[in-house]
Amino acid sequence: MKNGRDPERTRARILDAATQEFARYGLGGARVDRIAERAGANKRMLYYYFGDKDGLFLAALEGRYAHIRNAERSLELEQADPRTALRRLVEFTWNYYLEHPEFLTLLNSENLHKGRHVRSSRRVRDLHSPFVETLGAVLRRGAKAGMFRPGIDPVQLYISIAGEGYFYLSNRYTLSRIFGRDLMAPRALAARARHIKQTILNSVRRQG
Amino acid sequence: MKNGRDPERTRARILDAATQEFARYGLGGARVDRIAERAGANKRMLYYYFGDKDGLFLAALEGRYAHIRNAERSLELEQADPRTALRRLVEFTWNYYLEHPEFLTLLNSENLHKGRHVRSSRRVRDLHSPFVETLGAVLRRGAKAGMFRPGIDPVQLYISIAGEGYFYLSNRYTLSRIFGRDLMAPRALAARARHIKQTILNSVRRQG
Amino acid sequence: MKNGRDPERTRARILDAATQEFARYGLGGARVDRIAERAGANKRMLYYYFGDKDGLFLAALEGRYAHIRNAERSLELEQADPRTALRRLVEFTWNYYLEHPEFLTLLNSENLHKGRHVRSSRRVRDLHSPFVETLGAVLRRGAKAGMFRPGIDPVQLYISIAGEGYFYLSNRYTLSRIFGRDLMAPRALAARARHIKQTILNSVRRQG
Amino acid sequence: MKNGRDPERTRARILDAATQEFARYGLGGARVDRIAERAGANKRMLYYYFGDKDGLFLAALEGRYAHIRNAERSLELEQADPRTALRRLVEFTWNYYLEHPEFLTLLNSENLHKGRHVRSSRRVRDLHSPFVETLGAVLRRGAKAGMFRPGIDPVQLYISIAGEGYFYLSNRYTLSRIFGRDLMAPRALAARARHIKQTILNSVRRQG
DNA sequence: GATGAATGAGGGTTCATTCAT
DNA sequence: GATGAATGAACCCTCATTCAT
Repeated sequence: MKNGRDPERTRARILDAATQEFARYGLGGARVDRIAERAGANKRMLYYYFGDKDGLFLAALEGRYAHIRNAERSLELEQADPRTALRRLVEFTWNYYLEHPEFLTLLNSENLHKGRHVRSSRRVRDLHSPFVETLGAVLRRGAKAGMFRPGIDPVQLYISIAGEGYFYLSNRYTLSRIFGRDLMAPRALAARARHIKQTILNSVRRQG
Repeated sequence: MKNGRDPERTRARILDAATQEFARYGLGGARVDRIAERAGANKRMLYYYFGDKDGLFLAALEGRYAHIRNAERSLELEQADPRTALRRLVEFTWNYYLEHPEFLTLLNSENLHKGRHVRSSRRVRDLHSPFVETLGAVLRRGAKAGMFRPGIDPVQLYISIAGEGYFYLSNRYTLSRIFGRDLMAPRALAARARHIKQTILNSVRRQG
Repeated sequence: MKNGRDPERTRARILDAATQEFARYGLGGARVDRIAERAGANKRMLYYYFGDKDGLFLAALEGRYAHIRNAERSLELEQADPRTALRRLVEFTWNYYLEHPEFLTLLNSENLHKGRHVRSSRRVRDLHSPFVETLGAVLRRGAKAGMFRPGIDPVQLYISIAGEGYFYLSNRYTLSRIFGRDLMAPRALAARARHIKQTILNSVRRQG
Repeated sequence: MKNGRDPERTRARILDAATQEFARYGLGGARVDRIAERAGANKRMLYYYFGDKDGLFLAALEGRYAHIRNAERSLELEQADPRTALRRLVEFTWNYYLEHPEFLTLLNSENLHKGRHVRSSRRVRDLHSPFVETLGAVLRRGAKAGMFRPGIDPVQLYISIAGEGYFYLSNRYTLSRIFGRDLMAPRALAARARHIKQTILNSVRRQG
């Protein structure tokens, strides 16, 4: 009994293989043949399930978005003390990027293509509004408690939290080269984590 | 008399066209034919001057690195008051990324390819050591004057300065979509500039 | 219904076309487009079945080796009287080269490339050991019967049998020119056949 | 003072480089750029002196023909005892091919192209008629002296002398592979030389 | 006699996709 | 649901040759 005859799993295997391939080579550099081979599926099946290469890319992207947002939900930021909640989010974001580098390259690819896949995806948009809500609530609670400056825009803050880690990790090859350091050495990674936490927490603090 | 017989300009036209093409489509998506056409040169000339597509890509990358580092030098950070110097660098970096989006996509491409072009380029490395030196000197002066925390790593700080703008601009398509805002609206851009300046200057301040 | 849907025949048509093309123009001069066209196949199919141009060349070469060795087997040298067996082999070899000039140019090409395709082909090697065995047995039988000199090396002898015809036919254009004779005229061919037979049979004879 | 300004030497360097290149890669595989580079000459000069690639190939071929025929003349076959003369020619031919493998590949290339360069070369033809004359005279003297069979065709004999060595050396790569022996080992070469001498001398002997 | 720059046609190969079964 | 065979456009690159100086 070969691979066939379990549609759900076939679809999943294809999607996994595609995610890896797109992450590694980008949308343009990804090869449909390699995806099919890695998935142990017939090439025709990619088209059967996902329409075409772009459809497959969008599915991979949606999958990864869903995954990170889902993981974020389990942080339970709503219940925690605002400062703790924020620190937890910062740590989570850094660790997630570190452990899921494929997410970064997927996003880079999508932006190289001016977001043309994500543009028409309702699923992607729907995934995010609750998240902004949650972070906004944390900031309001913190402000009310006198810990945080009032009026902080959750979107600006989130882009900082993400950007501080994203740029470091996504551009690690060029940065390691131009600064003559191995940015992926364990010690360097720990230093970056500390630096980010400090920077972010400092930035929301009430001014002295 | 067609285009020919001015090697310097032919080379430059090709390099310009290549930079645009690589910036727009990435290394894999760039088309050698399009570059030649846009440069008004014979396709063969690309190979004559740059060896192959990768050689051309590296040349484009080196060109853009040289350009930004050169512009940075004209900031004359050495002379200025530390706080002013830092603010100037933050503003410059943001504005440079904003006005030269091709630099961002070029770097993304290079990192997608694990930095394999930059790795063997002495030119790229040599361009950067003086810059780190300069920023380090600013930080030391600021610390001595009691304005900045002592012991700040110039590399960590620079990655933050860059990352805060880079991520916002490089990922503007996906971020605009997931947050349901046009991140490129003038007002949004101005807000981001303010946010970055505040975050960075806050992060170096002596603790109150 | 076009050509498709008979993989065996498609493959065979490509191999035939390739053999002709390689024979006529050599490995370097052969054109993949022409092969595809002559085979009535899509160019992509050459790569589907044979990997690349070199793979196709090796397949053509192996095919021709198999063909001649196969034809040789039907001479049934084992049963015949040694002198008859040898004469039969000499005649066969000459006639085969005459009727299959593509075999000669194929071999020349392979040797121009220092045997790099054949080197890694088990199939080619396996085809030949039985043949040397057979010829060796004929020589031993002839020696025992007092017809042939003892101790003749079958490899040396075979290279002579082949070389006497090969050089004449393979170099017929230059030889015709420098000797001012049409070496392919029927009378000339017959004379060469006689000459070779005499030379070879003489060379194995017991010394008087 | 670069290479220039000595037309004779420039021409000679180009011709040498071309001979090596054609010998190594064949006519089709030879690269005009490589020839120019190896000759330390500007590419344009090849065209200035030899017209085009084919003209250069013909010049190389003529050069090698002149070389071997010239060397042959120094054997002074006319004066020697017929048997000695023949043995000397056989040895010379084998050694020449062994020491000048480029001659073999040049001839193979020309024959792959159906002798189209040599066809229109008077020089090539003129070089050879004296040689056939000389060999014919040796055979007549030998026949008159009762050593050789009468009526031997000098062209047939010469093709045998050449072919016995040519095939062995020109096809050494394929033959080594199919017979599982290194045909270029010193011992193997010596054995072949003996075998050829014996075969040829036997073939002209008066029948016992 | 000599040079570096330029040309256009075509080289082998690979691509995403679809057909027939 | 699944398969191997087939397609045509286009990919990067290289060729022998010629132009302007």
